[in-house]
Order: sequence, then structure tokens, then C-alpha cells
Amino acid sequence: MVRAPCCEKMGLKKGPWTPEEDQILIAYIQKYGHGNWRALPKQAGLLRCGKSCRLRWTNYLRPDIKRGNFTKDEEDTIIKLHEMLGNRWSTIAARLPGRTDNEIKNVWHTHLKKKLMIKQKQPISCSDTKTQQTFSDSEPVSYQTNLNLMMRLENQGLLPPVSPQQTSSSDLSSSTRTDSSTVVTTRRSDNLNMDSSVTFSEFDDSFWSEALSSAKNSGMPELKPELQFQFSPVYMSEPVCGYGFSNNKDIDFWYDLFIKSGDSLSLDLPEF
DNA sequence: AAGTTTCACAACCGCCTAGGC
DNA sequence: GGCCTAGGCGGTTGTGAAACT
Repeated sequence: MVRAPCCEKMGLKKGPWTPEEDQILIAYIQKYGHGNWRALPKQAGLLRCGKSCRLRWTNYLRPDIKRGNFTKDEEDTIIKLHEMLGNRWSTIAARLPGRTDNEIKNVWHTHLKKKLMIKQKQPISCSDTKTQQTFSDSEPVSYQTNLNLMMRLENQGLLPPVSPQQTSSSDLSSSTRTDSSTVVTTRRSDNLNMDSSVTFSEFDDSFWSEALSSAKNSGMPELKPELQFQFSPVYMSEPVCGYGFSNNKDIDFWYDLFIKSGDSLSLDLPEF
């Protein structure tokens, strides 16, 4: 692949953006949009490369960006999602409206990583000890299976990043279950093909009963039957949920999210 | 008050992938 | 199928501000 010459060699500007440059970029995008980032700076009269313009717009100038400190809830969500997804910043960002992957990456490296390190150094309380034991017991069974699931979903193009504005309760998936397998119909009709479905023969009844009994053992209230049915397939159909029930900690996290919607749980997905 | 270190975050770099030709 | 380009992603760096000595 031939790499495009760097900005400096092309006589283009690097470094911090000035307010004037910001204004030019905003005005241009508001008027013409940003169909072609490479052509944009020239057409807008900016001495920047297209990549720099795109970064500036997506990370800073976009009107839907939320500025200011992260809330406790946002931090908790990042920590839990990072635990499940690793450094997939853009996927994590898709779950936090108004936050960019760059911002989340920064806050992780500057705050949350340290916060977690401090937390991990603290002695485990009696109740925590019990929970941690359960985690390690359940993890080896389903983790690899869940990774396989995620790879299959990715290979079939069913794990695109979800932008927050695209998520609404009106475009939920339908999910059905056959005798031998769980069929997941993808959730969103815009960039996922609603006709596509995936059959997970390895996720049989024993898998779900194992997951649900693990949840029960960890002290959660028993899930309602209709919830078990809806909860599991919908969970799997979500890109961020690709790991499935890898351990009790994950179950706990998703249970927290779902249970907050109360009795309408089996019908409504939480907004991310 | 001056110098040094640490912190926070914007911006850049290099790689990868999808898609057009 | 190979080449090329644009766009996207995660890792890293640069820089100004704040804290510390």
C-alpha cells in the first residue's frame, strides 16, 4: 500500500487547532457536510490534512459531543465494558452518548486504570470472597465458547459499532428459539440485515441453565421465566454483548442494566 | 520565585480493512 | 485477484497547566 505523504511534506499545518480553523471547519461542514475528508480541507480553505480535519470534527467539534467530567455512572460503565471488551474504545464509546473513543481512552489511562489498581489492592471482604470464588469456578466453562461466538458474529458482519442515536426501543430484535438451538435475529434494521440470523447450536439449554444458576448462586433474585427467554437471546444479539455470560460478573452487570427497567424488563432494552 | 515533575487531554502516527476500479 | 485510496481504530506523543520541591 502506498502511504500518503505526511502533512509536513505537503506543506500542511500540524499541531493544535486555532479557533479560526475550528470556525472554518464547522461552517464548511454545516453547509456542505463531510462526504470526502481528503478533499474537504482544500475546498474549505484549510491548511490541514483530511485526517486531521476528521479527527478534530469527530473528537471535538461535533455538536452532539458532551463536554465536562465523566459521571460516576459513566465511569462504572467504562470499567465494566472494558472488563468485557478490552481496549475496544470505539465499541465502548458507542454505549456512551456524547463521548468519543479518544476521550474514553484518555479517561481510562489517566483516571480509571489507577482507580482500579487501588481498588484491587484493597483487601477482599467476606461477601466478596464468596463471589470471587464463584467467578473463577464458572469462567473456564463458557469463556472460550463466548469468544467463538464473538468471532462468528464478527465474521458474519453482525458486530458493527452501534452509534447511540441509532439505538431506540422501537427497533428491537425478534428472537426465537428452536428445540436444539437459539436463533438470534439482529437488532437494528439500518446497518444490520434483518433477514440474517445466526444459529448457535453450542448455546443449548444447559448453557443457559448453567448461566442462570450461576446468577442465582451469586445471590441475585431468581429471573422470571419470560425474562430468561428474552434476556438471553437479546443479550446475545447486542454487539457489546458478544461475550455472552462469560462469568457471574458479566451476568451481574447485564442484570443490573436490565433489572433497572423493572417489570417491563422482558419487553424493553435499556438505552446505552 | 524559579525550576522540576506530574497530569490531562488534544492531536498525531501507523496499521488495518472495505470498497472501488 | 491485485492495486489503490479513504476512513476507522488503537497506541503513542506533544504540550500546556497544575502541583510539588
